[in-house]
Amino acid sequence: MCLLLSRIIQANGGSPPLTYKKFLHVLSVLGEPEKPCRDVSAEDFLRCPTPADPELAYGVPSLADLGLEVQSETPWPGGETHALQRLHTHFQSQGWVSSFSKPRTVPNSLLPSTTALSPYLSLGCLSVRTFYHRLSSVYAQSKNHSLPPVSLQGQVLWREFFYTVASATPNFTKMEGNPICLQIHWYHEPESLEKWRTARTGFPWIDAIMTQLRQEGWIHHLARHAVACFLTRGDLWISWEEGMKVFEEFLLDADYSLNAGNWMWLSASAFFHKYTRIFCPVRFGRRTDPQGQYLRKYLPVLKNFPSQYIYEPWKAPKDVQLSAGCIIGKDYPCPMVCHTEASQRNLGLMRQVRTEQQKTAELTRDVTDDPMEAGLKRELQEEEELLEGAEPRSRSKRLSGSADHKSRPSSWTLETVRLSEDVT
DNA sequence: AGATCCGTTGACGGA
DNA sequence: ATCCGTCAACGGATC
Repeated sequence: MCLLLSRIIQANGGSPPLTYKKFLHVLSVLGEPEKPCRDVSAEDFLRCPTPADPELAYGVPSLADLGLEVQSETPWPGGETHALQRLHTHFQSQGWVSSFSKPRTVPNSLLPSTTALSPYLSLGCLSVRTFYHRLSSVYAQSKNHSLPPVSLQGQVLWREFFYTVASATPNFTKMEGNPICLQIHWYHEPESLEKWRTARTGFPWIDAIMTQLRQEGWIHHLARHAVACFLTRGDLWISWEEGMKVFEEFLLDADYSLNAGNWMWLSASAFFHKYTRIFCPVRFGRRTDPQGQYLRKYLPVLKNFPSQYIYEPWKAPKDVQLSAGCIIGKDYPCPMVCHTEASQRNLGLMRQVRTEQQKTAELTRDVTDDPMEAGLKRELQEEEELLEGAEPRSRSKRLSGSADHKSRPSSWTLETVRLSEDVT
């Protein structure tokens, strides 16, 4: 794997490809990944049953020993046997595998609408090569199949994409000192962060997702989008690093590279730039689950609300709240922000950050031409900003001399890395 | 250099 | 239900 990442980077001219398309191009030059040394079948694993008492057999401490609450049921029983069974179940439906298109899967179905193999991949229960080559054999039998980025194969290539970039980017899980990350002066608001973290934002769609995350350790990718956008550029304007840490804590599939990469993506800090596309915490979930079954499952306090109000229960008249047995502001929190106002304000902040970044980039370019003149320009610009009286909190931090992403700092090195060992 | 292309998954309204 | 065009508030990569 390490070898592969460095080969990709080498084939791309010494730096990691920063777009998925470019990444795919490099892969097409390098050819297919190796097969696993032996293709293990589900039957093989049926011959290797788990001992009746694993604790006794392996001396593994129980959850209770570790002081953790024992949950009677988990949707994610561990081990390769379960992983291969899950793989097998999904791959039985050739049509589903071949026509898979990620954006069309549903974030709030009661059972995962995707393979949900990520915990098994990230914990090493399932070999990604096994997955890849099983998939190839299904593709080989079908007349036509979907393609990256939306296809099932595309999903696992996203994983490799983020591994590649992460392996060659300093400070990949941080904003500061991260040359591909937009530098933003996020708000420091621990109380707001805590409301988001503990599913008390007052937006049922957001709180249900955060509840599923905390209870079960897995949420659909689009659900991750919803809560990530809400925390960062959409509503709360809190750093993606904070969200990343919470995901790291609760996600069974938490992965160094993918977690950071996707948080940068969603916060429009890197990879993704159409920051005007903001998820609405009311409408986004309602689109695919108008009855709010998902909300009723994870937020039982709201389960008796009529569908009309369940995504925005604060709009329900008092008598509706009474008969639903849930008073907003008492039994369930009021929305912590006005989404329309917050998202508009944040849109403005984001535009400001990018305008400033451009200015800084121009100045940096000037420095190479004529340092004296550029210095003067910089002074003038700073004066101008002072006169404008920009609100300090909303001003982006200056990139310390490396605003132009093309001119990377000299400390930029290709660490070819033990990362992939950490995460697979 | 400047135009052009295009990107995994928005929201909305209409067919 | 699902598909599609529009909106227009984008930026980077590419030629």
